[in-house]
Amino acid sequence: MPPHKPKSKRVTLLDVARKAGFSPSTVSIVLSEAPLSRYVAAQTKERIRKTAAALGYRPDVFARSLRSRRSNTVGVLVFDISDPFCVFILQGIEKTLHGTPYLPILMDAHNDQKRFAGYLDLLMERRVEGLIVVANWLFDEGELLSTVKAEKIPSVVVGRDTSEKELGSVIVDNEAGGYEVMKHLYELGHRRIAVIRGPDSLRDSQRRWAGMQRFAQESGLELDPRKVRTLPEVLDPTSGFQGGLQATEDLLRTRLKFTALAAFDDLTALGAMRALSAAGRSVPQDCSMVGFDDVPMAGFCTPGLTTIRQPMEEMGGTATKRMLDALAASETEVSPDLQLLPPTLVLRDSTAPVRGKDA
Amino acid sequence: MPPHKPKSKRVTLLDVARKAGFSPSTVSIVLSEAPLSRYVAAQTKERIRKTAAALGYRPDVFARSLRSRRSNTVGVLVFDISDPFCVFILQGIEKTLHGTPYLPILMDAHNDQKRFAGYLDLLMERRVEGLIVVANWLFDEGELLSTVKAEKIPSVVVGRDTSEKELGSVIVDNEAGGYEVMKHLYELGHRRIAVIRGPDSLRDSQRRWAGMQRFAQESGLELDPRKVRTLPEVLDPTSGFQGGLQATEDLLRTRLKFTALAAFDDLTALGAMRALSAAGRSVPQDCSMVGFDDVPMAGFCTPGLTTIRQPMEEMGGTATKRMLDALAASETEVSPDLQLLPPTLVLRDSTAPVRGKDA
DNA sequence: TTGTATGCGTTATCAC
DNA sequence: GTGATAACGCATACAA
Repeated sequence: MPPHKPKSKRVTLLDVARKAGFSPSTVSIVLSEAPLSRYVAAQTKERIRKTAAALGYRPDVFARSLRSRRSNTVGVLVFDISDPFCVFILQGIEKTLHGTPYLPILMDAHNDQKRFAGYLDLLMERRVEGLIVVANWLFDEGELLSTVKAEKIPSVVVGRDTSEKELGSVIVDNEAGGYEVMKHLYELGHRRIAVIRGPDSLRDSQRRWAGMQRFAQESGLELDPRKVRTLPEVLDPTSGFQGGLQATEDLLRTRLKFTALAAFDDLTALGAMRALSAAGRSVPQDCSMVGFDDVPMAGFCTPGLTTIRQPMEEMGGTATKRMLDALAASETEVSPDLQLLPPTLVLRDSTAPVRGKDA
Repeated sequence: MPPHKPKSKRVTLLDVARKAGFSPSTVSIVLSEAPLSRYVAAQTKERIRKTAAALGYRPDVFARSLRSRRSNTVGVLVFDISDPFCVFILQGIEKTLHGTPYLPILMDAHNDQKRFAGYLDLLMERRVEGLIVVANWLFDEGELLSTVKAEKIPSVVVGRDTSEKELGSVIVDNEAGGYEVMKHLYELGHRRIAVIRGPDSLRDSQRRWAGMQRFAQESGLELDPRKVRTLPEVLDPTSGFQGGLQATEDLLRTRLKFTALAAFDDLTALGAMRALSAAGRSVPQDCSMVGFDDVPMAGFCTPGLTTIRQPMEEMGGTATKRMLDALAASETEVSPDLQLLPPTLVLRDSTAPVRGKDA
């Protein structure tokens, strides 16, 4: 009969030490693989590890954190987890963190400033060692990110250009994406192209538009200002769809001819497609459509939406790596650079060569 | 000039005690609102709270947890966060937990059993006091949920019927949903209805089908077995779409006539719509379509998808409440009942009355 | 290369 | 009503 195991009492370092016949410190050094463990005899290590395993020893994270002053956690603060855009970023973060000693603590601000501030506070209380903020375009961050900066831990923002706030950030190269949109439509023969821009205040929106204009200039394409619409400033998560729908209805009412439509993002494009459909215009036969983001929906609607893909998982991973690097170097912050990742054109069925009579 | 604040040193309970002129115990009792605080003079409380605030005291969660043996956290283990179905469940959980002393620790298993097991372990190591598992239909849980049960903490599963494993669970009433689907189509005049069932092994699939059959029996509707397809058993997250697409192509090849199609879920319906579109059949004019779940995509595709809504946020909230109740009662587990929440029919544009000649 | 002693900040058990 | 004191489990400086 095996030695009677004390009923449900936790196995501590001391138990292991006694059983293995070494002192608690040696056991601690070995099991936590501290630098000093380099000097411990291989036999000793072996023995300690064996008995620890045999006893089913599990270190107490709280005692460990209390003593070592390290939480082994990082905060992940997302503006709105229901934004499909965020999910892959989160996966990139998770995958990059997996295998490191850091556990992500994820909080969802639900597009609410107060909640964001509250959770940031909570994360600091939990002593996270680093912070990743996952932004989306609807969220009016106000001064919140300054608060983030004020906390003296390595922080990085993904999904929004925060270089002006002296915070490191990782985003897609919106300018290049805008350029690609126009290039693609141009190469399909489109010359009368309508555009639905994002809200004016949005950096992303400005950059994408800049890219479109750059291509237009380089190629001699003319973008008729009367065929350019701008989404209103809003905070409602589904506003992109509604905005795209209304902007397109508006465009249709002008009776100006356009054979293609470049939407601010995928949701806007889906709204636009709804409006076109209601007007009896089919995509891509009567009008080609290009989105931006490549959210899952883009692949599942019919016709499949041609779009500019943001490398979301990679963005999450890159941001995480930057934070981990800062952590490894014991720095107090991530370098406040803006990092641009290249977008990719994803071809689906919503774009087609312009038809003969319009060419 | 205010007293010099010791450079960046943490304010501890002791500091507050000294400053306020009371003992650490009293301060602790007051600030953590322990039962004993009932007996502390109101004045004393006031004074202690004031000085704590003035000093900017924040309790050390690790010391607190170490001593009190409580982590104030609950684990949330999700099979696959990229499943749009999960997100609202998570929001329900988050909202219900907000305001309680419990912090959710969210882990995403990425549809991977090993990762699930690893994260479960990790959560236990972090001493979560309760556990919420968010399941989805693709995940082959194997014996994992038995492992969950083995941990002696209140656990509840949302999104999968686990009553047979003696684990509490919360799901939608699939049978009622299936019934509603058929009822809706029947009331629109449809009599030739094709069905794409979910994978056979899936409980959800069986229940939805049972509901459909019940309505058929009650109403005298005949469901032609030749127009019933079953999705293959798969683990790929996008398989629903592909499955729906192929099943529909298959149905079309038979040349059997159907004026409506009931899909296993929304993604299946979207795949089916793609296939119908490719065959030149339009929805809902040539064929009505009903999905199941009401994921965001259902509202954004064109035509908008009529579907059965799972009250996902409520499911998450209900599961959380059950866990909190068990926690409050210091129970070691959630009652192993299956709880069914009612689905709702959401009318959009993918269903229409059957056309004259088919009526 | 290993052991000893101490304290991290808090709460619980008493005693007053 | 309030205070003294002893843990909680671990990691580290220092001694050996």
